[in-house]
Amino acid sequence: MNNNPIVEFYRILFEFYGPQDWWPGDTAFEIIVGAILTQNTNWTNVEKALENLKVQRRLTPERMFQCSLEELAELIRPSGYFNVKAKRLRNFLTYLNQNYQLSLEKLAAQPTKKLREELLSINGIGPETADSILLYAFGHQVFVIDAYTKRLLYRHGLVDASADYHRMQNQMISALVGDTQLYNEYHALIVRLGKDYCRPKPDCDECPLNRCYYSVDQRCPRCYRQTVDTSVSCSCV
DNA sequence: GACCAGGCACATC
DNA sequence: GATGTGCATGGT
Repeated sequence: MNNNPIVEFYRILFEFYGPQDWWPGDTAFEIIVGAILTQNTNWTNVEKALENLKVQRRLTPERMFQCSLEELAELIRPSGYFNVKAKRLRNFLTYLNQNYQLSLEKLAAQPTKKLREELLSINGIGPETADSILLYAFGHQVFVIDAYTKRLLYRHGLVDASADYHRMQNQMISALVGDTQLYNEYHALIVRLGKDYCRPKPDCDECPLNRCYYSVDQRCPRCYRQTVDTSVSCSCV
């Protein structure tokens, strides 16, 4: 038995959900495109955009690079922020073309630190998107911090509200002795937990982490509304 | 009709 | 450095 809650959460989540087989996507390029399209967006909307790209046979670096910005934006419209995201995809492809002749294999072969810095230098790719690409598209060992991970750590009192991305990332890494597969699975399990229990759900009292997922930030454990006055309970319970 | 979803860049103070 | 804002669709 390990007393570190970060290790314990993993054990509980894996036992509860089992392997998640992440990232959803058949190729490294599909994973990269998905990572950009899912920025602040529900995954079901991303799936619609990916399907459009597949149907039009634009889901390879070469074919997408030939696509006009207008056509690309139209294809990814269901994922929201389509004008912004079309430019971000184009920015990535321009970088890939100029530096690696559109070869993802050449890009993936760079050392992790260098590759991360290069991805972050591309306008539209921030820490979470870069780390998702590193881990899930290229198999580099980095831990992805997303909104669910922030909530998990915060609500369990493991970080304070001011903690930034890299502090949380270091916290996860230092607690975990493991390989790329562990990092892959853990982040996927956190997202699964978040999707199941972060939003209003009348039957949310079966959270595998024993409802303590909700305990720190004064949100109602049943309806998820924030109770502004903490001396008064939410009206739904 | 309001709120939310697997961010990020940029402006402003 | 911290905070606010624009970007936009589709599900609940």
